[in-house]
Amino acid sequence: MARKVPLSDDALELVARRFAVLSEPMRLRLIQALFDGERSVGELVAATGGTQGNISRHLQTLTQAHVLARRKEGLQVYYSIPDPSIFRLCELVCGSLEKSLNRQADAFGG
Amino acid sequence: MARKVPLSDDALELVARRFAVLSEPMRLRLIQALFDGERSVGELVAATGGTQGNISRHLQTLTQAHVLARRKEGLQVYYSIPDPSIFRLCELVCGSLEKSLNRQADAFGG
DNA sequence: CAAGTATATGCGTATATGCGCATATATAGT
DNA sequence: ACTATATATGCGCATATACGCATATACTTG
Repeated sequence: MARKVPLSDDALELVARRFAVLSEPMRLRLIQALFDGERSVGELVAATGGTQGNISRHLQTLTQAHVLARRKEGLQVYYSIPDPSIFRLCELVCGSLEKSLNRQADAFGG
Repeated sequence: MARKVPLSDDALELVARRFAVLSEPMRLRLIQALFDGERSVGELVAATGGTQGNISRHLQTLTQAHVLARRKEGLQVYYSIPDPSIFRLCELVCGSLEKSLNRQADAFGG
């Protein structure tokens, strides 16, 4: 199942777009705020400290990319993480970054 | 080891930047071309079909982000993938995308 | 030192996108 | 129907960045 064949141009664009969706700090903060379960827009606004309009847009971006799921209930809209593979993604990147940072720390500290 | 504490703003910026580096199709193509081992800039230009200047810039971006390693030998410069976690990253995203695409295909095909 | 080859970089342009602000839409309560 | 609340969206601005083009730099060879 190892991917030996190069991905097509279309596939590469999709993968790139997926990464692009995750390349904004505010969106990562939203994802982080949803780690424990679904939250309403208002709760996410409060949790992230962003403006309501901006948060709503980011949530739209994440939902269109199928990174988040949307559920409407009365006045509120609840967002959640439907695909747990996001967790592994973040773990991988964080782990890789820790290595880099430790290397940099070594360069400074000894 | 599960990450329960929210990442700091600085950490989020770093993670976001990491994803941003991977959010360009041409850079993904370069990474893909390096799956089998190190290549010179000229080989990568030929493999990807990009212009020399553009490829050189992307390689610089990837190297500064520690996604690629750089080794100079005479006139040529050889690039390679030092951290195999990139492979897992790509596998994760590809797998997640396949699910999405299959779901879309189901919606059309039956 | 001159010419050739491989790679890097300065510059201008076109495009994408994050943000703030105001406003529109949807639903609930009176 | 009117008001209030929660969420979404149109618009403009500022910024980032990918690309092409030309040129600079680094190294090799004669």
